[in-house]
Amino acid sequence: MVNAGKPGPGRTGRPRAGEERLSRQTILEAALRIVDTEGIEAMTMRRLASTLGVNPMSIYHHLPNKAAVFAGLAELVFAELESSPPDDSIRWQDELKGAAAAYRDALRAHPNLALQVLSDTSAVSDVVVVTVEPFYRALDRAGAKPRQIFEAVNTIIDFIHGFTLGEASVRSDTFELAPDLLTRVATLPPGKAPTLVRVVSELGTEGLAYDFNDGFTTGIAVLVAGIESQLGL
Amino acid sequence: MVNAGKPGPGRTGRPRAGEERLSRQTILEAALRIVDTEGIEAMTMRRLASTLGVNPMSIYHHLPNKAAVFAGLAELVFAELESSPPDDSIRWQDELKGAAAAYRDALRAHPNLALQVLSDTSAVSDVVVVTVEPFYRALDRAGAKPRQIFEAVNTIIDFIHGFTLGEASVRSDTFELAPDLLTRVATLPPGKAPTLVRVVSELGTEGLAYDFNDGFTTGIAVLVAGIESQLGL
DNA sequence: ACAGTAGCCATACGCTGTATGATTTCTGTA
DNA sequence: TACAGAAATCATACAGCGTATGGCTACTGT
Repeated sequence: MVNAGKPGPGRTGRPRAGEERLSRQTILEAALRIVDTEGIEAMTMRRLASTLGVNPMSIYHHLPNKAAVFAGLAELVFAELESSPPDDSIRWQDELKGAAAAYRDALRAHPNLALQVLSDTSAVSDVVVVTVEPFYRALDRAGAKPRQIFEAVNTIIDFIHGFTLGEASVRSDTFELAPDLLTRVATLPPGKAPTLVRVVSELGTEGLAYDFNDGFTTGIAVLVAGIESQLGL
Repeated sequence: MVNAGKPGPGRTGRPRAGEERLSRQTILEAALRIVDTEGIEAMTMRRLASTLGVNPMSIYHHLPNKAAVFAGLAELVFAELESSPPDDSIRWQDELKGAAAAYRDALRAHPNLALQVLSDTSAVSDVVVVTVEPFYRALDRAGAKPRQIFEAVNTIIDFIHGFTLGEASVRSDTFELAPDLLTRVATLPPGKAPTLVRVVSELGTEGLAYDFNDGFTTGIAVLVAGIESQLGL
């Protein structure tokens, strides 16, 4: 933060040698903080400049436009993904599950940014490539053929993206689906969705809270089981 | 379209009895056409009003704000989803695959809207509930328990959402991943992702184009196989 | 007949991203 | 050491955005 929150006019011209200067890095860090604490719609160029204590137009010397700022943030998110080192002592199934959990955690660390990250392919493409290595490693170890690996990884990644999307648009880790889902299902046009109505009502008699962590684990387990079965193991 | 494209000032006051009037429906239809043909960022309130030949503020008499317009569009998308009637003569696995294909098709029909639909939970929640009935029916027929059905459907839906997200941010049905992916993988920091590099290079020697339809079918097949295996069938 | 309201339009406000250009200082070459 | 050019900042300005406010007219119910 160079001169944060300052309202008055600043000196014009290039800053002197020793003086603190703007940089792509500090800009992106400030932007990430805004997104994390105030939400994505609060991240305007003027707001960003103001927290940096800088004129809005100064940012454009380091990043070409607002889209580039978000693209940079998407990079940051994936750069934070810590891939565990190869470990042949565990089952490939568990290596796969671990990679999935790590990938999800990276996306989940900045929920306000999730939607932006998931939809900005231009930014993701360059960095995301490396992040799939653990998935490839595990499936290669499982003896899958290149095409099988490719398709399986795509499927897992797509599931994680969809799951994260749902998770990011709610709030907490667990939320009560009982009143919400039950009443909504109850007020459905009578004959519209009989199976749904019956199954949900039976669900209501047992546990009723939905836990995202459980949901994720279960989903990945289904995928791994499916891959296993298709590999004929 | 009441008075499309008209630039000059319009008569003030309430329209006479027989006269064509604005309605929520016609507004949403016009909005959908704009989104489909010019992209989501072209859908501004002023642009929408202009194609309706109407003052921007007139729209607010039928919809409270722009978010409500998009929510209405999300509704439209799901309303177009045509669920096939119950058919016990086919395997439940195939019923599941058919439901997945139909759900995907509904999202895919308006690619420019996909991201909006997927992220707008407030709009989706009411209408999406009914759309999962076919999934519930198939899994119920398979003999799954309520909790299993619930989790399995969530997993499938999440996959479809993630897949659609990826599909919507590209363009055509198939795109050449060969030059793109290969060169990007080739220019990776040497030791960074050895498995990925090797597997992709082996992939390059056989087929190189990625087909979204194949990718979807494969992904759903993996999921169904996983569900099957977890049900112990 | 008349009150109330539904449905339209005009104007205006504060906000956005960013194009243009001035100003100052650093950097590389002579 | 002198100086040209580039680098990094700021000031101003513009077109476009969503929408709050309020005025006008014609319908509707009593």
